[in-house]
Amino acid sequence: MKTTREQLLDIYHLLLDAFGPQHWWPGETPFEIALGAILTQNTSWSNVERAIANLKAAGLLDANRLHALDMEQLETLIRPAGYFRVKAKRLRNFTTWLCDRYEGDMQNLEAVATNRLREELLAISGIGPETADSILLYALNRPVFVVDTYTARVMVRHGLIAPEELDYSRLQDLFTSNLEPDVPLFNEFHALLVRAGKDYCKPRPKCEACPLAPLPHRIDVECAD
DNA sequence: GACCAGGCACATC
DNA sequence: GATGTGCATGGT
Repeated sequence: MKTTREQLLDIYHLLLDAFGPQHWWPGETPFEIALGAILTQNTSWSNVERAIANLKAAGLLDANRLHALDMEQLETLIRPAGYFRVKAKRLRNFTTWLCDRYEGDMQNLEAVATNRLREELLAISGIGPETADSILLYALNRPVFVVDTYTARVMVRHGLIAPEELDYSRLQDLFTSNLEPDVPLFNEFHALLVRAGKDYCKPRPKCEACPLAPLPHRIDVECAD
């Protein structure tokens, strides 16, 4: 019987061999990555790209400038990303925090300890655990494992966690307690799980061609969130 | 036309 | 504490 760590590493290597490096996060600056993390909530990345392109074309990939924009214009620019009224507020909440406490400069976050930063992010309305952890890992290079619905589906299907045990922190703990805190590993692993989820582990999965098909695999388990 | 997408806050019981 | 619902665009 393999250990949990060995099972996780099997999954990681099968996905990496099949898909190759995913080069996450798409985004050029920490601030752009943070905006993307909020905009992609329950939304496909292709829609988020349009919204970010609009912000970029308007020269607004800067916290202080974005913070000064009026809400109606912000809503219009991010409209393609969906939930545009909610997300405009969430972006505003984020820039308020960043501008008021850190002069609108993501570099000023480097001096803050990861746990403290996570708590501050979670205190912002509209930033939940996945968004906070995405910002920590992908924008700020902190060794925090990001989990999402795809991660949940893959882990349930391969029996690493029971469906009734599913909650964010337990799922996250499955990775962090079995793997060394390694930013490049956490980055690639999460991106690969999303890729596998997009291609194969959907609500109605297509498991036959999935790179993980050779592993112990429970087709009878509901591929739930 | 139905389903799905890299969540989260809030209401209600 | 658990469960249900609103939020919205765009691709398949």
